[in-house]
Amino acid sequence: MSVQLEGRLANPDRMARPDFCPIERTFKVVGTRSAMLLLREAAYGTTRFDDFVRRAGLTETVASSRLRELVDAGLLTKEPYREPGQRTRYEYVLTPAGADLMPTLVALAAWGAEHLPHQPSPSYAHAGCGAPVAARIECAAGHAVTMDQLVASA
Amino acid sequence: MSVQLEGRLANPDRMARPDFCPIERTFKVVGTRSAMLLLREAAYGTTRFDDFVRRAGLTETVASSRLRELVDAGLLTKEPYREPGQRTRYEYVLTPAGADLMPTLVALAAWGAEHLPHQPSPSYAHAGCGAPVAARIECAAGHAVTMDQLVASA
DNA sequence: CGGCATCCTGTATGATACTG
DNA sequence: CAGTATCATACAGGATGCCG
Repeated sequence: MSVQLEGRLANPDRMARPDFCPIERTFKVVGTRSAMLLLREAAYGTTRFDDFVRRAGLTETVASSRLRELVDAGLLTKEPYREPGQRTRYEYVLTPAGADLMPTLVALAAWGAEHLPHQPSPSYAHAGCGAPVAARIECAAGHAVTMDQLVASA
Repeated sequence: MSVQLEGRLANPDRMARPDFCPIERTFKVVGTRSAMLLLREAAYGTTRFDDFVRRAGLTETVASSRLRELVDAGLLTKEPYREPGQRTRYEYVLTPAGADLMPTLVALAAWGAEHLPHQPSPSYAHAGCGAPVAARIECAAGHAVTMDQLVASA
């Protein structure tokens, strides 16, 4: 059984155009290991530079430039805040656009958990029922979509 | 409204360990632009080397080494086939493991289509009803899972 | 057609040291 | 704490040419 979309594209070759494919455009913004790890940390609630560096296991240099890029791209905001009696600090917080990337992160995590088993490994579950989660393709009408039901159009 | 998992992790710092995070492990395998583009083409039904090169817009060198890596990682198979009277050729076909990565590709594509608009851009829809598709997080019990219902455990 | 060999550039990342 | 500056390494990717 091969999983294909053969014949469903009017002109597959047009997909080759560099900035035409949304996958490629997305990869331009978050296609680095460091960006993904920083977004993972932001989703976990990390907001401070030092915590990003330590928890994502990045150097300050990498974390600094990548965080700036993510802020510029609108995935994170850098906001000043001041607790009473403390100096001003900055916190990095996910924007709605950044939060929209979470299905992607979950999809990556679910694939790795299933196909690249490793001990120990964190797993992700539904708080309501405890069942493990995965990403699925669904249409706006709520139907589950399998690969052979997926069509692309320009 | 911030989308966070704050406090849901027993020890966020443990996530920093290099090969502990499934996102990072997955990225080791498919964390390059070329790998994603080749998998996209495989999903579109591309099977021959030359078509991969042209449609993904890669050089032969890159396509060659990346295809080999994807075969070694079990995402593609390289199989000989021979049409009557023709010489033996090879075709690259998605394995079930490779097909399992499709939700990830759709998630990346959906994010780019929404947040990095570009004309023209292909869109993806459900063949059955024509509605656009997106990746959704779902638990094994079939419940839709929102970010704040997502828990991680080691 | 389906590659491999070679050379080259850009960038992602790391290591270390320093600053306000 | 939150970075910047500098140096060094590894790898992705492009360009060109050759081969069975």
